[in-house]
Amino acid sequence: MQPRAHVTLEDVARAADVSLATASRALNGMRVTPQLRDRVLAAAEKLAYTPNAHARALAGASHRTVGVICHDVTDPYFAAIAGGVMRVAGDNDLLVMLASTFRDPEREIAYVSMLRAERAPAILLIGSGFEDARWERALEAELKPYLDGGGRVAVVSRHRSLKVDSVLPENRAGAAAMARALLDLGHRRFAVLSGPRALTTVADRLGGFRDELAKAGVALAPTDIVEGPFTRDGGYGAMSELLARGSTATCVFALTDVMAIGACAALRDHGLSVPGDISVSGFDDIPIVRDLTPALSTVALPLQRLGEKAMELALTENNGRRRRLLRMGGEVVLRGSTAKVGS
Amino acid sequence: MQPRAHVTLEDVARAADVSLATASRALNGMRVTPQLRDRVLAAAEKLAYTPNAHARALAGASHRTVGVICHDVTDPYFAAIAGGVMRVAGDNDLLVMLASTFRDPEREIAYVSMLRAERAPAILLIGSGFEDARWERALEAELKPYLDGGGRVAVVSRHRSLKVDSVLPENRAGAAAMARALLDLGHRRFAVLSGPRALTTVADRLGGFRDELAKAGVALAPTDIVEGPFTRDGGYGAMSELLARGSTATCVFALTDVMAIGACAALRDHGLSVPGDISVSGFDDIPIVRDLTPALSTVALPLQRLGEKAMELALTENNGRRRRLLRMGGEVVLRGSTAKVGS
DNA sequence: ACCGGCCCTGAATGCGCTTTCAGTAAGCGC
DNA sequence: GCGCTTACTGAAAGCGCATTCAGGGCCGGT
Repeated sequence: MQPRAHVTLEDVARAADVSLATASRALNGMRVTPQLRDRVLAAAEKLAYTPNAHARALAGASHRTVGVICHDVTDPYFAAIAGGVMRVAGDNDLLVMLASTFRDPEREIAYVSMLRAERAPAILLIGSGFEDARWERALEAELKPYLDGGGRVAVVSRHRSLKVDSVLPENRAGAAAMARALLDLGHRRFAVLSGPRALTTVADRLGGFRDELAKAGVALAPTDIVEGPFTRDGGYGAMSELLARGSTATCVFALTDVMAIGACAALRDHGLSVPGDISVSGFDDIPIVRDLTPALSTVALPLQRLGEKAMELALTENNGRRRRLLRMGGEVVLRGSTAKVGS
Repeated sequence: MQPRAHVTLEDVARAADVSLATASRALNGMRVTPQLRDRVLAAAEKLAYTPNAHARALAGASHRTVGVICHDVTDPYFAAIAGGVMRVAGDNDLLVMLASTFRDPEREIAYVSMLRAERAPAILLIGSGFEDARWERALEAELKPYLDGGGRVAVVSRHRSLKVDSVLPENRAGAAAMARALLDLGHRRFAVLSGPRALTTVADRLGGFRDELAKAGVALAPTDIVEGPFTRDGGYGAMSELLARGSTATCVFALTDVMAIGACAALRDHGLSVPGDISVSGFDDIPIVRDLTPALSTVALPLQRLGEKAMELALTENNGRRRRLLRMGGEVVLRGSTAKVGS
């Protein structure tokens, strides 16, 4: 038998010798005489029928695929959060569409637009916003009509002007706590490995760290801050740059664990020991840092739970009022990569 | 102005005072008088119009979202491959839908089914198949009609009976090469940390390793093989089990780097040093293993390229003939986690 | 000035499905 | 046995868009 390009409901109905309407009802579990239902189901089975999701969505049936947009799926930070999202989605019998923007704002807008077009019931934005008015307006222009059309949106991390449900990691206070912990270890000369300034996460973490240092009378000079991409290689490069500048810091704070990992590699390659010659700490507590040698000191975020909460927010009604889940995580975890100064 | 739930093309056409057809053509860049086009574009902009992807797909326009199904996005192995897929997809102006089955065969089928329903132009299966006849039949039953309907499918890793384009990592020969390398280091007593037997990848890697050992007259007893999940904790558990059994192996081969990482952690927790007390090697060469201490010896796979190739296969015509990209990677990379025996 | 031909526009059709609406047969009370 | 309710089934409308088919300007050619 030459297979047809697409088996349609009409084919099934014809094979079962019933009407389109009956076939549809039988397949969707509505009230139909058992005998007819069996005929329809058998026909569908035999023809390997798969309903056309587009036609179905167009005809009004809501569909069950939510969209998740993150910056980079290869980054363990996002992977862990996405894992949490998927767990909850799975429990709710939802399919998850994971998109990766690779930190290209344009692409982020494009993905939102396409998810809108797909009429996804919910869109999750994982990862901080950009502090860029033009981008914010564009994103808002996409999201507004989506929300008005009944779409649900939730974000993890701070987006300045988005009036949507948010899960907010304790970036500022966490960084401040880390500053205190590091000060307590006796450090007075610090350096920071930063990510792109335009990210709200960078602003929050850097601000929290610097302000806390300032409270203790320790200044952070502009030259003590090196900016690089939020990647392992970005951390490696930033650390190398710092070394090249002849930094005298006894402790380096990387704004993410991934950067910290790169920094440790750079230090190792330069023959410096961690924490013997220099202490290193990160932020996020991605799973792998426990298995490094030395294990990385960091500010812990409950990554999986961040994702779970975001999905839950998107799944429950908010009555048009923005909800915020604050103070998620932010505990300092001191491991082997930081030591008392001079010890 | 009270926003409508959905702005449709008809709204735009009305606002621009043109026909539906003209509005459609203007939006899709077909020949339309500049003046009319501008009117349409302006109206669309003002109304924040987004075409309904379902209606568009239904009306025949092919859409540009390919599906990628992997076992676990939080696993760096899959993340790296997915990264490659996305790179090529991005170059071709395609959107990528990443799904994670969490190694649930049922869910894998469900995702394929839903991608079929979405009429995705291509489906990529990343991750080895299960050696389970029932599952294979079910998957084939989903894929066959999809392929007949013009869908494109490509897989990374071996699927016993799937007649689709494949990218095949050099699992068997790679494992054999690792066996030789380890033998060359003087090891004679081995243990293997294995994953679920039902995975073809496990069969290939385990088989390649064991056979090569056998060639050298070294036997691998059933008790030298411990099975666990393909996760960090799975590796930790398997290694602990091995230790509890009082293994005398001088070298442990984990079937994946992720398991090897867990194994190293277990060893560390038991006060054993790597490679001093015992050598450890993995498989995959995921990016992080370079940054471990000691760096992990492993069999390198060009993960990103695996993904790129799979996407390329799915994007190019195969004239109905199955193509296979063989011998991808498989180079042994000896780093610090393996040492000469007795040294 | 007239006609053929070209290009652009608009009306209409259909993609595959869900759902309303009307219709028919069966079941019940009287 | 007749009329009415109940329970399914089938015909048909329409979801939003791309596209075909005709029709109507406008051009150049003669």
